[in-house]
Amino acid sequence: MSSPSVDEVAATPAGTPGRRLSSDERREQILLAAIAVFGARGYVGATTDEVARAAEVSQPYVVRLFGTKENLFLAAMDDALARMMKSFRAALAPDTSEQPATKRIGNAYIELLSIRGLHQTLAHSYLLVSHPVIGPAARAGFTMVWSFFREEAGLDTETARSFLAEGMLLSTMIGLRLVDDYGTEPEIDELFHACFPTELPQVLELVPRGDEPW
Amino acid sequence: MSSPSVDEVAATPAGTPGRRLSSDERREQILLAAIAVFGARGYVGATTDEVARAAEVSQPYVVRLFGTKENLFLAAMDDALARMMKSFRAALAPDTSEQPATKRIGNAYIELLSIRGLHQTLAHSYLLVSHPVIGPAARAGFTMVWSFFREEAGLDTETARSFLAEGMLLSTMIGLRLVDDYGTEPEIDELFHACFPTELPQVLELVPRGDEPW
DNA sequence: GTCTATAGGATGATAGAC
DNA sequence: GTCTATCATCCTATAGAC
Repeated sequence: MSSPSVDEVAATPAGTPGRRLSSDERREQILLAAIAVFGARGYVGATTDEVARAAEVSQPYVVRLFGTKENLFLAAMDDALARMMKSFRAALAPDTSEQPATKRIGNAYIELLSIRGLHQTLAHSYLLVSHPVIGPAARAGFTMVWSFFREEAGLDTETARSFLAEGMLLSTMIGLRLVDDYGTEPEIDELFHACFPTELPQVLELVPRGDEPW
Repeated sequence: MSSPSVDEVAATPAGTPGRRLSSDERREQILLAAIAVFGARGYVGATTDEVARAAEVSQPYVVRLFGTKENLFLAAMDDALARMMKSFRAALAPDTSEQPATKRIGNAYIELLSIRGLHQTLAHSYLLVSHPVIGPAARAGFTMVWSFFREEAGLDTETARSFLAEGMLLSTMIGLRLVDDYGTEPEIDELFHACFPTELPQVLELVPRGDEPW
C-alpha cells in the first residue's frame, strides 16, 4: 500500500494552490479522482471539471495531461484494472494462511471496495460497448480477468464462472449503495447476509460513504 | 458518444408521417424505443432526440408526452421491470412442464434478451444511485426483485442469491456484447459455454444484433 | 507545471402552429 | 396528436500567459 490515499488528496485547504508536483504524481492523483468521479457518474455523466475539482487542479489542465476525456477514461479504467490484478496476484502469492486461493482472491476483491469508485468504474465500462474505443477496451479487460482466473489462478470453468457471478452481484449491490440502507429494511439486511455471510462488518467499514465522489 | 445515426427514416418513405396513434399506443412505442436507446447509451448518454428517431416521432413530442428526460427514464425503467415481473410470474404459473421453478424463471430471464436493451437499461439504473430521483427508484426495483424471489417464488436465501448473481453475470456478458465475438476467440467461447451450458444456441439467436439501438 | 478566458458544439425544453 | 423553430445551458477543448 504505497499509493497516495484519497484523504491525502483532499487534505489541501481550499483556495490554497496545491504544491507543484511532478507530472507522474499529478497523473496518479488525477487518476484516483477520475476513478471516483467516473464511478459515481459514468463516462458520459462525469465532467472533466468535476474530476479536476476532485483532484484540485483546473479543468483545462486535466485535458492537457490526458488529451481528451476519452483518453482520461481509458487511463482510469486501465488503472482500476491494474490495481485489481495487482491485488489479485498479491493474494495468490504463497503465504502462511490456510485459506484456499478463491477465498484469498475474494477477500482481495472486497478490499478493493476501499478505493472509491473502482468497482463502479469497471461496471460502467462494461456498459459502454457501443463506444467505438472504450467498448473494445472494456471487452478486452473483462476477458483478461477471465483468463487470470483460468490460467494464473488455475480455477476450473465452473468455479471461475461462479466467482465472476458473485463479483458482479457484489459490485452491483455496492454500486446501488444498498450498504447505506443496511439496518433500515429487513429485506435488505437479509440480502446482505446472504451475500456476505461473515465479512459483513468489514464490508460496511470499507465502503466509502457520502454522495460526492471524493 | 459518437456513432452517427443510421437513416431509419428509410424505413418509412420520406415525408410520410406515421399514422396518428392513440396516446397509449404512442407511449408504448416510445417506451420500447427508450428501453433500446437507454440500454445502449445509458441515462446521460442517451438523447431524447435519439429516442424520438427510434420511435419515429419528433424530439419535442417525446418531451411533450413524458415531461422530462428524467421521467422518460423512470417510465422506461418501470416498463422494463414490469415486463420482467410479468414474464417471471407467467413462468411460475402451474404448467405441464416438469422443470423446477428456478429453471423456468431462468428461461424467462433469458427470453427477455429478445427485448432490445431491457437488461442493459436495468443494469444502467443500478449505477445511477447518485441521482436524487432515479437512484431511489433503482434501489426499490432491485429489492422488489429480491422480494419476488423470496416470497412469490419461494426460493431460500442461498438459491435466490446465486440466482441473482448468475443473472448479473449474464446481463453483463450480454451488455458487453461478447455474443458478437462468439466463435472468434477460444477464451470467449469457453466463458460462454460455462455460462450457458445448454441454452447457448437459443441465446445467440435471441440477442438482437447491430450497433444501433433500434 | 499550471492557470484564466473563451470558442464552439450539443442537447433538453419551450413556444406556438396545424 | 404532432410538428418546426429556437432559446438557454452546459461542457470539451483550445489559446495563450506566467
